[in-house]
Amino acid sequence: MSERTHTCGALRTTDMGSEATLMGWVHRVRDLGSLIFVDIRDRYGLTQVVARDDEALLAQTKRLRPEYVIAVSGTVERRSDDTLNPKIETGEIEIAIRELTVLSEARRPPFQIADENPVSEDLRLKYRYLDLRRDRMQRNMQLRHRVLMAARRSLDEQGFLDIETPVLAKSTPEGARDYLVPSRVHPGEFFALPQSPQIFKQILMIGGMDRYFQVARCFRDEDLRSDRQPEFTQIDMEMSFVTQETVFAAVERLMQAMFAANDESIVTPFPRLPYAEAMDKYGSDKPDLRVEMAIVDVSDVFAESSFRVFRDAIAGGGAIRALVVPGAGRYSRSQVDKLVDEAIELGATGMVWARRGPEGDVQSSILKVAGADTLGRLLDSAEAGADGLVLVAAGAPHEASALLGKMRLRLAAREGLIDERCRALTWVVDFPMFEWSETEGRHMSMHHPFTAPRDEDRDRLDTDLGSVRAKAYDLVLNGSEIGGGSIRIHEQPLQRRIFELLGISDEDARSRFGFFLEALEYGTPPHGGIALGVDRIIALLAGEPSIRDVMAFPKTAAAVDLMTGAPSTVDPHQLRDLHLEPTPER
RNA sequence: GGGGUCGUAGUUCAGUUGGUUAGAACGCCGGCCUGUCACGCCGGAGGUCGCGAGUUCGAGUCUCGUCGGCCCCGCCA
Repeated sequence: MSERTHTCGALRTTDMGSEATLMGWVHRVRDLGSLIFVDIRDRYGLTQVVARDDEALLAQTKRLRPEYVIAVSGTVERRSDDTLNPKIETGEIEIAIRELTVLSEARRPPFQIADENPVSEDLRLKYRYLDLRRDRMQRNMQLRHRVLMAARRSLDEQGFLDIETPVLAKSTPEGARDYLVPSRVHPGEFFALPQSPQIFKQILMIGGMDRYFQVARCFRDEDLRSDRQPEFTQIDMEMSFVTQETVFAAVERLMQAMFAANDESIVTPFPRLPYAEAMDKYGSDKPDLRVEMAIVDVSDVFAESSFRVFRDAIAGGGAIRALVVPGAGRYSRSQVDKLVDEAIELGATGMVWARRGPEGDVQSSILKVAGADTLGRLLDSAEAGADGLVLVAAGAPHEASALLGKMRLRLAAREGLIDERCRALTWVVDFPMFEWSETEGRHMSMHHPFTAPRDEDRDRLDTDLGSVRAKAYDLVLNGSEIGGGSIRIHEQPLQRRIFELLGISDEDARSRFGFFLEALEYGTPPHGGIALGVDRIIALLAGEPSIRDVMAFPKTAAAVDLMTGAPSTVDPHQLRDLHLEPTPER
């Protein structure tokens, strides 16, 4: 067998007259009797080859079926002007086959490769090797490669060292459920697959590596979503002797490089939005800022109003918040009522609306009880305009905003206010250090327990935990959290104090990460970093709704690999080696 | 753990108030065709209606259970 001379996307008119050998998959056969066209496909493209004039060759070509792997040799010919195909890169040439070899036959595929029609996802996953041949996955895998290579180049240029950390690791404190790996050598003991290389990267800073990155696989044994898989990839970074601003600058430069790999340019620096403001104005810590539609506080309007429900809510420490939906002022009464139903489905006890009618008159679900004056002031204060619908929610400030935040996302999409090409990148900063956990009955770290508090909030660690802000930040793209990080604690006493506040006992802390506390005592540089969700970023760049479509071998929502059948039962001998016993079937 | 939704030919789907032989398109197989490129034309094969019970004279259709895909809530520092 002769060597491949070109890929299926390579030949041009400049190759005219030369001999070429292509290898690839039979994409499509067009059999015209004594003239047969075959499209041969590989990762690089599609080339039309043609069999004619030779009875034996025609007979052989007739036997080709979709997805056979073939080698064809022949002369590159320029197509006549009336048979050019502008739809493919190689459309000005074709190969007149002299020799055809079937390298491998193929069973009839369970779905058509040469077809962009949708195929159910379970079939795609079971036959992933066939799905990967299709244009969509070819494009996505190539995009993923380009983006990751650009990221590695950018980080290398910025002085980061690519360092690998263990996959067989120690269970991290708090956080998600771990995937555990039993130790054969140490009966009853387990490794944990890392949820992130958090402690290792901080120890690399203590180890003087100054700037570290890793394209790291992370594992979390939690339920899946379209943007969550049990194993996923992060660009994990850590930097020494830096402030938050230095981390931001490095990440912004990195993000620019990654977007450039998809021929997109983005503006830096990214805007910064304090957490509290995000929660108030957008009802979310990951606001989609492709559309403004900010939620406003209108408590003032109702503080003295005749509408008791709102007056009481304010008196009880709550707030009245309003969202203007541009264009929704022309909704029919029943459409507006449906919005109220939607709000109730989202868990609201109710939702009030108001707008101006065609004559400038005030219309509202509470017109009679609140009065036209108050509602007129509401419409002015919220800047509803002529065709804006104002939705109003009452309750605890964050809850009122959270409800309107959900309505904001739905209605912005429904009203076509979101530009799909827009890339809204934002830093959300000043996260709270702690949040109260009802289930645990104690404060938990909002980010993780190694996060440093803001200097000016530090003295409130003793008095008012809930108000302490952290040097923690998230990176948000189009309403999706694509990264999160913080400046870490580099002083051992403070770290010890934080564990104490989190209700982690000295003994507990020592046994779980005493090694880390000890490391902090040997000269720790101030440091901080971030982890970026590679799968999510690439899915957004590719315009894919699920990260599964930018991963070669993802798992289903039930955390199963449909192709390999993992997870599966194992041989009893393996269990015995690992000192495990099967539990009785339930 | 909870909720929603889908499961019919190889694939994507349609299938009316429960009623005779379950359809379409694409694909597949065969035939014809020397300029196609989603080739065209003619013909053909192909179904455990996810699985199991139940209701009924009769179930793709209704009920219950179960399995699987997807989406969401909880969960995910």
